Formats: sequence, C-alpha cells, structure tokens
Amino acid sequence: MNTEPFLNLDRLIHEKGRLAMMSLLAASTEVSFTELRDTLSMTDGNLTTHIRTLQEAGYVAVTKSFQNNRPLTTCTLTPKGRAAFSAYIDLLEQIVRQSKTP
Amino acid sequence: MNTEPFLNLDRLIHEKGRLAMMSLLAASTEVSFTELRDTLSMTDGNLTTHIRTLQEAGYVAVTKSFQNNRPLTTCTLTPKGRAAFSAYIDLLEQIVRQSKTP
DNA sequence: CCATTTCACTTTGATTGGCAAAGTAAATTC
DNA sequence: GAATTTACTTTGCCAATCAAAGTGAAATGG
Repeated sequence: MNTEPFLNLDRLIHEKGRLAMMSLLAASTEVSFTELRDTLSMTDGNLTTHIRTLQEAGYVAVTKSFQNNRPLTTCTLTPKGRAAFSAYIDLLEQIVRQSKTP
Repeated sequence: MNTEPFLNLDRLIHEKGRLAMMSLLAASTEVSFTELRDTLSMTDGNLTTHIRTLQEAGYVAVTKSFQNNRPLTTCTLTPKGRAAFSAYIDLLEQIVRQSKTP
C-alpha cells in the first residue's frame, strides 16, 4: 500500500466542517455566512472560526458588506484555495481507488 | 450540493493517522505495531492511542503475544471495522464524484 | 557479570482544536 | 420603547492529538 496520499492530506481541509465548506465554495461562486451555516447546520461560533481558519490560510476570501441594512458576509475560494482543494480531492481519489482494488 | 456525505463521515476513521491505519488493515490481514509505526512514520505514543481508540470502537482486534522473546502486538480489522471503513470509503467516493462534476 | 543499550510498547503532560454558550450591535416588531 | 430577531464575534470548556518521558524485558559490550 502507498501511504503517501494519507501523509499529504492537507490538515486545514481535512476536517468535516471545513471540507464541506470548501466543497460548497468550489461548487458555487460565492456563499454567504448564513447559507453556509444553514446548509451545513453549524452553529454560528463554529462557522466563524472555520471561516477564519480558511481565511488565514489564504484559502477563502471574505467580503463584509450590508444588504437590507443587515451585515452580509460572503466567502469565495481564492485561487490558492481552489488549488489546495483540487489537490486534496485528488488525494482522496487515490485513497478511494487504492482501497477499492484489493 | 448534497451535504449528507460530509455530515455522515465517521469521526473515528476521519483522521489522517487512523484512516491510514484502517486502510493498511483493510489491505492486509494483520499488521504488527512496529509495521504500523514504521510504515506510517508515527511515534510510538501516538500509535498506541490510535490503536486504543479503534479498539474501543470495536473496529480493530488487538492480539498481544511474544515472538523471539519480544512482545508482539498485532492488529486486525473486525467485521464491524471493515463495515465502517467500507461505508466511510463510499462516502469519500461520493464526495470526490460530487466535486468532480460541476 | 554488570552496565548500557535496544526494543516494544505505555503513560504522562502539554498544546492544539473543535464546539457551543454567551456576548454584541444594529434593526425590526410589538 | 422594550423585547425580539438577525448576523455575526468572543470566550471558555472539553476532547483529541502528539511526543517526551517512563517501563520492563532482552541483548550487547567491556
């Protein structure tokens, strides 16, 4: 068995919540705080910290604005984040393929 | 996007180290402590706790014996562990497929 | 032989990380 | 104008990871 893919899994992405976030962001162009929270049924606090983690990694860009006199936080994947996610998915693919071929 | 696969990922398996362990165990019939440690380049302490975690979950069976007058700990997947791993891999497959089809 | 080292683990703090309860500020409702 | 709702952020707790140190038995070296 090849252990490389496991060792190379990006810790920042390899977490249920953040993996789901990255997948959502990769699928759509931009997603709001409330959309993320409701779609992934996360608590507000939990989501805030995950967003910050990904932001500090340079994986997502966060835009804060106002809409209908209410704060609106939207997230998008940065090119760096998209690349990291793509690489991560490739590793997952290897892991799946590996375990499916005995 | 379907968020179900993410939410259902088994926490006990979804950790780099333990995922690698489970994959190794799924591939071979039984693996020794030292093999696991060396193959996955883990520290001893780290490996012990991961083994215990999986054992307490009923995912791996641990056998302690002696060989050449030295302790020998070998791990195997239980049927429960095999089922859990299989389910986990199926979810990974869904996640990969999902992200590959825009 | 006795001391030291090696081997195969286990136990132990220490740091990190995830998570939700509580907090904040502005707008809305009653 | 008091209470509630919305959209977050901050704080604190608890669990989990990780490696350094510890253990006990065997092998090695002087």
